[in-house]
Amino acid sequence: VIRNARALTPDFVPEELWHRDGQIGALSAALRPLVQGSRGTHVIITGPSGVGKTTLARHVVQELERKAFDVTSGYVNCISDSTHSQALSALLRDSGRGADLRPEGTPTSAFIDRLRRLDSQFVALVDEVDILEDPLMLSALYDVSNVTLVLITVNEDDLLADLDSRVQSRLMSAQRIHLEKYHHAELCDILQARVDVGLAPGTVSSLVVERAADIAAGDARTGIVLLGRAVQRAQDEGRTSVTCADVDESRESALRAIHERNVVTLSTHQRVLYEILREAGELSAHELHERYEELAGSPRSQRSRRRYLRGLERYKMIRKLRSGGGTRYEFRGY
DNA sequence: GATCCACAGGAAGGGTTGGGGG
DNA sequence: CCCCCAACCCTTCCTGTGGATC
Repeated sequence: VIRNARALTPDFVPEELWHRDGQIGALSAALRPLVQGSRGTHVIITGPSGVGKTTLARHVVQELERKAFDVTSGYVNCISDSTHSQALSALLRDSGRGADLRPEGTPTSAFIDRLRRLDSQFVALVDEVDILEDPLMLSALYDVSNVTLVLITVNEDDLLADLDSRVQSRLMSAQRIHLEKYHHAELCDILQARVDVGLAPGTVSSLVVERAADIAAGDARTGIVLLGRAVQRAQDEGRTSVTCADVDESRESALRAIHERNVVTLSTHQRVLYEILREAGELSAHELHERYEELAGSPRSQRSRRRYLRGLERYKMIRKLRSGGGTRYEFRGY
């Protein structure tokens, strides 16, 4: 039944991107100078989740590396590598140029030096860039003359908010590429393409694809995960074709998996706070702290908890409400 | 309006970790 | 082998804010 399981995962970068011709063109144009060995135009890619921001960036950069000799690229997702040095280290590691530098303890200047000494142009793909704890990293990368930045974020305002004014003003000249949610028919094309690559013919009918697209509502990641789960379900029950019921039944677990895909990166205490809020939905700061103290073995100080909560907020897992009547924390549902 | 309270978040400092140099 | 360094984590201390109360 399954020919290429990767095709039904959100990380898969397909050979061909559907319905993003304009954006592919815009990004390619911004990076075109790299072919001639000069720096490209910095780019900020925005759009809601599941519209293919990361896939677009990786796809275009892969094509570019195929065409040009002296282009290296690195990818980092700031959700898993959110500090200055973690992110730089991850970028270099991904590009294959930094395996010998460990992420902790190495001065950030060493990573930057390494980039500066590259004898090629470097494309830095920085995903979920608004999560970055220290926007100094962007300043540092800016100052390296052979680095072209491709920043990916849901909302440009979140990104610009806590950047220092110098970087902010430089980002003003960056090229903006915005991706909208897919229309139903577009999403069907995308899901169908994944199915064609990933599964044996006849496993998934077009009706099933449409059902998944319906539920996903313009979000390709949801659609892909949903189909993946539905296939799994059918397979577990010994069937070789997937039904609409499989899709419907997989809905909850798929949505939850997507919402919680970042939970593994949480520290123990952060997870305690996260779980408390997931159970309760919404709590006042006082109640939250009280429950935390009951539940946590060797509870951390209030100051540390606030830091954890700030992290959860950045991950968009919770929301903090400060309108009158004290602070309340709210779980961001799915 | 003064004061109190709860809470946010910045700054400073100590402890830990792990590689590199003397 | 020991010490230093850099990042990181946690704590303490502190200032600021906004609502509640007198």
